[in-house]
This record gives sequence, structure tokens and C-alpha cells, in this order.
Amino acid sequence: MKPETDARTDTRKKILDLAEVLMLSRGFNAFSYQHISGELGVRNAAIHYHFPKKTDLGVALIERYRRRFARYVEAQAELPPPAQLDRYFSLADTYYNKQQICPSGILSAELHTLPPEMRQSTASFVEEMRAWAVDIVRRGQAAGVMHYLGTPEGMGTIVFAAMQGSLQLARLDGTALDEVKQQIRLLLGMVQA
Amino acid sequence: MKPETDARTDTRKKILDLAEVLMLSRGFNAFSYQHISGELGVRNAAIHYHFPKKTDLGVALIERYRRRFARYVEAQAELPPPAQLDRYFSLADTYYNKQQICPSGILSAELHTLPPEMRQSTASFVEEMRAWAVDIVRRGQAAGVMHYLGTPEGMGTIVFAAMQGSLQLARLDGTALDEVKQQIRLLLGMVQA
DNA sequence: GCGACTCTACTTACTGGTCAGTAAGGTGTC
DNA sequence: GACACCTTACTGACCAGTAAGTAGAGTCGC
Repeated sequence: MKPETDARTDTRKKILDLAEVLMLSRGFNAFSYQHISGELGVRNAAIHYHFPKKTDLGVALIERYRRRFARYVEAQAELPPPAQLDRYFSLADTYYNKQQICPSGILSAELHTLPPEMRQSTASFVEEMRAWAVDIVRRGQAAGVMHYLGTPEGMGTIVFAAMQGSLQLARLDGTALDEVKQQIRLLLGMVQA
Repeated sequence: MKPETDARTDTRKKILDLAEVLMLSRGFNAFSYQHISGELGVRNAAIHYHFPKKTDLGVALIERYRRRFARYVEAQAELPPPAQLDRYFSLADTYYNKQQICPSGILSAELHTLPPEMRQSTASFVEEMRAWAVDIVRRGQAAGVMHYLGTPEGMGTIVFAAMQGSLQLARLDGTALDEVKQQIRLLLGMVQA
């Protein structure tokens, strides 16, 4: 009984992985259990065995994001703030290359059609991401490696909002993401103007 | 035969108005002809009479936005750039107060599930909005009433992306929109830091 | 000034497809 | 023999879209 080939967690994980791809490219409401079961070579009811309601799948997806994000933040806690920002930018590039948008983007856009449990998880997730962006620019300022107008709250929030927005725009206009990234670097005093 | 009470254009307009509200709060895929016909007190097929396919309704919605936006831009072409920015901010407040997001936000988020005709219209619409934001900050800079780092393209794009993103975030965190608006004013050198 | 025709703007009634979700049964493993 | 992990088979809801019919208003010939 090798845990790494345990069928139980294996199928469950495959479902989550597929659901993740579908959600980030099409949205939560625009994919069905059929999309997953077809790709996975199982029947629809197999998905319902692991996630009885679609809401359960949605909440599990968001909670997995939150855990992953927490690990991600912790893993690079020791990096200097500009390097953390670069990592953030690379993450956005990864989404862009897959023609996806960020989880907070799709979830906040679809918010009013999501079940209450998912809305709750989304609110926590988005608040954690925003707080992290604020934290980066705050520590960047404190360390003297970032210089900008206004407060860390204002600057962090606009960075987060602009990245979310530009990832969506980038699917229509490929230059938007690079342009926004470059402008953020400028506004944070990280490049010579 | 008074044209202002012409039943023809009247029902058609009511359908578009209702579809607009539904799209900005729930998204294009998350409303049905039933939602509209129920509210309007007509049968489903009546909507199909005016808009045979849902795609037709979607394209009509976007094209109406584009015409409205073009008029909006022209109507305030003589205003000084900071005043135009304020109008843009008020528009965002209007959406926020109705718990809606901006059309470009929902359309770009749902992009991959939209029919090709709608994608085409969306691309044109978004490009027009972005160009307008760039134009405001370009003329603001030229008039000496806006001062910022980088190019008008970079600054206009980040303003547009940040506004789109913050309108989405504002449904989860009521402070996001005001924070981003204030930060934009700061970054454009429109307030004393 | 009146019947015949036509057009707009609907209606009723339906189809086929997709959806989430359920119940009951089977199969292999500890 | 109990349990995890599926299957087959189904339900009811909702969906976009269509076909055929109709009420009323305007138009035309005469």
C-alpha cells in the first residue's frame, strides 16, 4: 500500500486538478461534471462520490488555493520584497500562457452566482491575497528598496487590482499584462524612469 | 402613431435594459431568456422574436455599449482631463452602488465561453476603453495637470486595469474601490501627497 | 367605406440537449 | 463481511431554439 498510488486520493486529486483548469479558463458555472468525467474516463456519479454537490467541489478548490497560497507566501518569506514581486509576476505569466485568469478574478466576477459557502471562502481568499500585496510593498518601502506615493494599503491594493484586471485584459490584448507589470515596477521605484 | 410609444422599439429596448442589468450582476452565461421574459411579463418566444439567438442579444448589448461609450466620450471631450477622470470614477461608483461590475470586466472574465461574434465585439469595445484611458492621461500630461512616471500607454493601461479589477474586488471588500481611486489620483499627481 | 391582404408582435406548444443530483447495485481489498 | 470506490440507470429542472398559429393595426383596391 504505497500512499503515492492510493486510488482514493489519486482520483480526488485528478478531479480537483481538472476542475481547476476548467474554472480558470471558463469559470465555475461554465463547466460541468461531464467535462471532468469525460476527460478522466470515469462516470459522472464518480465525481459525485468524491464531491456530492458541485458546491463541495467549489469550496474544496478555493480552500486548496488558500492552503497553496499560504505555503507559497511562507516559502518565500525570506526573499527580498522585489524578488517576491517578480515571483508574483511570473505566476501571472504562467496563467497568461495557459490563457487562464487568476482565481480571485474569476471568483469575484462570478460572485453573485456562487453558492454562499463559496462566497465566504472567496472573501477570505481575496482578503489574504490583497493583504500579501500590501505587505510586500510595505516591507519594500521599509527596506528602502521601493519608493512610491501614498500608503502601502493604497499601493498594494492597486497592484493587486491592476494585476487581476490586466490578466483578464491580456486574453484580448496580449500587451496589457507586460505593460502593467512594467508600470508597476516604475511606480514602485524599482527601475530607472 | 406616436413614435415614443411605439411598441416595437419599446419591448426591444426593455429586453436590452433587463439583459444589461442581468449581465452586469450575474454574467452573460448566468442569465436565461426566462429571467427576462418573467420580469417583462411576456413569453420566452417573444424574446426570441426580437433576438433569435442569445448570441444576437449579446452582440446587440455590446454594440449598444460601444455606441453609448462613444457618445459619452464625445460629450465630455471639451472637459479638462482631471474632470474626465472624475466622471470615470463616478461611473464606477454607479456600478458599485448597484452591486454590478463593468461590462469589460464580465466580458473579459467570461471570454472563453462567449460565442465568437461576441468575442469580436468585446475586443473592439475593450480596446476603445483602454485607448480612452490612455488619451486622458496623455492630455493631462500635455496640459501639465497630470504628472506621473512612465508613458501615457503604461499609465492609462494600469488605470483601466486597476479600475476593472477594483470594481470586482469591491463586491467583496467595500473599501477597495475608494482606495484604488485615491491611489490613482496620487499617482497622477492630482493631489498633495 | 368596406372587404381582402399583409405585416408586426406576439402566443401556445413543443423538441432535444444539458445539467446537478440520487438510488441501488457491483467489485475488489483489508 | 465491512468498507472504499466506483458503476448503471434514472429523475426533474432548466435551457436555447423552433414551428405554427393569432390578434390587431395599417394598407390597398374598388
